[in-house]
Amino acid sequence: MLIGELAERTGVSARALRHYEDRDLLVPARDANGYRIYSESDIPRVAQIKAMIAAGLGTDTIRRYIDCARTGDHGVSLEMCPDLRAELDALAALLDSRQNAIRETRERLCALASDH
Amino acid sequence: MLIGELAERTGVSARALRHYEDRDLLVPARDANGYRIYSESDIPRVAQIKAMIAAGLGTDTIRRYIDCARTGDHGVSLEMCPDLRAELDALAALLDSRQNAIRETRERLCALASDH
DNA sequence: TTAGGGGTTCACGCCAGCGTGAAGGTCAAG
DNA sequence: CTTGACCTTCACGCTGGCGTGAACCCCTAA
Repeated sequence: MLIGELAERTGVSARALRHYEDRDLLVPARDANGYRIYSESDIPRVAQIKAMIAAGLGTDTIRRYIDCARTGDHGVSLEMCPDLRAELDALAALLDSRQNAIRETRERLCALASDH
Repeated sequence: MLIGELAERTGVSARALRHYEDRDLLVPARDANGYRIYSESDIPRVAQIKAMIAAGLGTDTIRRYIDCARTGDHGVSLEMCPDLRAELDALAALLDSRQNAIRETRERLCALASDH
């Protein structure tokens, strides 16, 4: 399928899909006229990427994840994964601390409201 | 105290402190020569701002928080606070969803590792 | 007087994930 | 042949929180 159709079926803009290609997240084949050709199996891939973007992961991290996953499919080595795992842990920890900070701020707000 | 001393004592760069002033988060008095003059009480203020920045809050939101807090001190109205509270809730919810997405990704990573 | 270590105001750079034209090729339908 | 809906490649804009000079003033000590 062409980029427009994939965009429509995934809810991700065509611009974003081209961006993913720039970042080597999803590199489609090309037709004779230069058009990008995607397959059905690219739909779940896009969903994956979309979810990871929403999770706050950078494209670079996602690309490493994809590489790791492909390597995994072929049953080869998983040597890059530990770094990745650590990165996800670090990110999760960061989100934790942010949530705590926000909670504290919110509590201070409540304190102000009930104080006087 | 001057900006350099406050920077050193708070661990926030002088550049950042000037940025806070641009954003009306912390507006110091000025000496005859134009130097910014901060007071001791600005130290905890900076700590506050620093924490809220780390929490992922935007300077605009922080400024509204500060205005609200001042208003609270003087016992006047708290009419701007509901919006703020809602904003903090929304942000916290966003962090929640991101954490879930990261957790899922991490689980998929584990699945890959144990799959084969 | 000179150096040095404060301070000041611009104003551009950076990262990230796209949005948004601009300018033009492709292709099927009327 | 023309319209119009697709597609292509630049390439600048935007948001945010600063970093990093540049060019210049202020004050003190040697």
